[in-house]
Amino acid sequence: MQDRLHEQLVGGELMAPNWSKAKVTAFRRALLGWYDQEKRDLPWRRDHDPYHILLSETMLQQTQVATVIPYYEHFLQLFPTVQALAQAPEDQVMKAWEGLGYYSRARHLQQAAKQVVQDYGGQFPRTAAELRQLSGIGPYTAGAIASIAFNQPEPAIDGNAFRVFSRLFKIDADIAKPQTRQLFDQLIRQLIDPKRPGDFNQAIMDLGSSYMRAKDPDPAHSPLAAFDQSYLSDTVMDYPVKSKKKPKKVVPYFALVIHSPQGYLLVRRPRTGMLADLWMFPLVDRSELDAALEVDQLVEAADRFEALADVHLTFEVTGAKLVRHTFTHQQWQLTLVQADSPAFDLAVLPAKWVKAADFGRLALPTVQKKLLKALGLGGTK
DNA sequence: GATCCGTGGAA
DNA sequence: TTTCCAAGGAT
Repeated sequence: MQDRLHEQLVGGELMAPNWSKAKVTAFRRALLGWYDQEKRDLPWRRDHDPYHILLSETMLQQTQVATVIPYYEHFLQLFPTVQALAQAPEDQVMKAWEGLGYYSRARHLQQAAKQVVQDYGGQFPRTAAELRQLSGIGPYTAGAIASIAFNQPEPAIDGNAFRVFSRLFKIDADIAKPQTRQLFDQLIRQLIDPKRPGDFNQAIMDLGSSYMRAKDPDPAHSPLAAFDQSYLSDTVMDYPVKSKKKPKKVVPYFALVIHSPQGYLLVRRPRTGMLADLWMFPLVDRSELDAALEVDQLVEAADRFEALADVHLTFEVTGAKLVRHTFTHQQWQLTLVQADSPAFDLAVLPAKWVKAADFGRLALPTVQKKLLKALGLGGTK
């Protein structure tokens, strides 16, 4: 069955998966009937405002619902409209995103708001193709906004949709491969309810987070149990098929804690890459340093700061504290080294002296909060 | 197409 | 402790 389905879909034929029109109708009725009774009451389901949908979908990328809810409410308090977001200071937007992770989402979101205001007069475009052109909006988010806000029959293929449909049809294609998306896209287009595409997509998400969740699913009580080929063949946990990721790399750093009468030296991270735009202690990558010489090389690394003023910094290395922080694809091992310094001019650097009491004003990544805690400088993480 | 980009919860 | 993962997108 799945082989033929795969051949049909990959071959570009748009034949329904062996289902009669009556069965497709029954499928939609079972799904939407359940959704009407059991759908989750979520803040972004109070209306169909495309700005609200964009904000929620962006925050929900790779992030759990329970984590997003308070961020969503707070963000809308600060930036109630797409115009307000477009005009907001970027630092304020980053601060509102602090702790959510994947910080480029925040920058792209504000860029999208500016595009809507400048290119579309503040009115969101209504088609998935146009939405797809906005910054930070990919195929999933475009489909979600088009279907939920504008009632367009577009699939919204997220991890839930991959999991639900791979189980329903026992699809063996590897969902980790980008190419697999088109297979699901063509399948879902045949099943999506043209009268209620937004509800259809959201119903799949609710199902994927309940009866058809990744861990400890309960397919026997799913409203789609009768349509679930993996359940009917007792192979639920074989799906979805997903290849493994490579192991994460360990990266050692020195974290330079430079204290002057004006406070601690924090630098703004580069606009791209890890923890973009956020504020941290300066880091020195020691992965390429010669272990026997690295303390001397640390001093050399500090020269970029010393060159700005007539100062010499002596770092305290013995008894240094080690802080570990794990990201999706790498682990940092941060050795805290401290130095006292006279205050010197930082105007030419994306850096500033910050007193401990003012750390809360800046957008800091979680790893920086860990460092502060290790130093006894507040923070709860 | 492969890799990069955060965080917190759960087993 | 380790691993997986949760409403992806950019490069």
